[in-house]
Amino acid sequence: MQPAWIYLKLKMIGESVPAPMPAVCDCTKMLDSETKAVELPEDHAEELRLWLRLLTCTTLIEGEVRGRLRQRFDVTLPRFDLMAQLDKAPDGMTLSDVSKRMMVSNGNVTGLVERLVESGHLDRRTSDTDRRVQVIRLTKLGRAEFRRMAAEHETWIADLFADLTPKDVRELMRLLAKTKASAQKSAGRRRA
Amino acid sequence: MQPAWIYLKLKMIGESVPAPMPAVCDCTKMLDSETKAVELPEDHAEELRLWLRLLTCTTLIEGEVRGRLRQRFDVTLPRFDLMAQLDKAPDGMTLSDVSKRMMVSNGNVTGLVERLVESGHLDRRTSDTDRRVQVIRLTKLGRAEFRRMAAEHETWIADLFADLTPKDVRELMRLLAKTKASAQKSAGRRRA
DNA sequence: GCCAATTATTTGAAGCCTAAAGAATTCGGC
DNA sequence: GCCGAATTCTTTAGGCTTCAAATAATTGGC
Repeated sequence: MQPAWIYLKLKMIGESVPAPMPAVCDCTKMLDSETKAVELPEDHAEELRLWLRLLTCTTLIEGEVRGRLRQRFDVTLPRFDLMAQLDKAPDGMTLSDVSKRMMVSNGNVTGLVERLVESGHLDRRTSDTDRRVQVIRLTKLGRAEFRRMAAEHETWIADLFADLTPKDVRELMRLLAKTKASAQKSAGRRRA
Repeated sequence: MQPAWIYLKLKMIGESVPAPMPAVCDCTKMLDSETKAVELPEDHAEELRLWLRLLTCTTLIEGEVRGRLRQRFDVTLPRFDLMAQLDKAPDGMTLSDVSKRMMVSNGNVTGLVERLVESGHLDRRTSDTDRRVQVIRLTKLGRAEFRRMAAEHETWIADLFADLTPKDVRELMRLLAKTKASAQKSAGRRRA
């Protein structure tokens, strides 16, 4: 079964090679009995390049933050991320909540929490009202350490984005919001 | 030692709480003998939000691509990435080259290559001119499989970015290029 | 109250990833 | 030629991550 977004091209046997397509193409699907369905070598190269650049930016910044967290505080990025989520939730969160927010698997959170409880940064207890649920919070130590790290972290981010003007930042925010919406829609289409 | 980008604020003992700062602030550093250096709760919140949104977009798309690669081709994203690098280099690449291009550690590449050689997708040989160097290439099988996957992969990306206009794409490319440059500069400052 | 479906979490296997240390090789000066 | 420095790659230890399957608790229908 062909996905809907694959464009088809009418191709007669013995037909000559088609001229290169323009970057943006609105060709419609065509089919008949003498037709061979051929996936166009249609130019989605721009989107591909965009994705690679997006990935490069993120990897670059993420690596930098990871390295600095390690150097300055001897903490990993996932641990920091988890603590950041909890810092915003004084009443604690369930593991599922954390998993959704961090966009990682449940099993991943289990291990992460385990290590942070072990080191005294997290407190974990079974919910009174639903014994399936584990509620986790930052301990006093955990909160103090996170606040200390977060303050410096914010300056790193500011520095990493230092060459962007406020207008650039606004514009990026807007376009990335649009990107996120588009990707979510596409992801939804797949699962549907 | 305070990093250069941390703004300082003059604070006299017993001074009243300052008014909240505007989002963009050009306050200069001030110091004297009666001064206590205080890190401003200066608003880098915009940059922080931008970073989180960038990360969200990437994670979202990456997860989607990972899942589809797995479902359709039973291949992991790192394997696909590595093959993509090699597809662009018919004469092969060294492990270091791959490592730099993929922005992952050397040791990581070693293992990745090992598994892909094992599965018959990669060919690996020691360089004639420098016996430290390992040159890897796609095998016939590897190239064929990659091309098959890449064609479909491109349609996924196109679909994920489908709601962006060509102008959006161009603008994002421009802003991300600027972001990348800014981050690289900042990373360089740290190592210097 | 009982049972099926759902939800929350854990476990296990495999793979990804990094930092740091180590081995082999080459290169640059002398 | 020789030695120290730099490079290329591998190894190791530990942690992160996913997926799939298993376990445990709750909920809703009857």
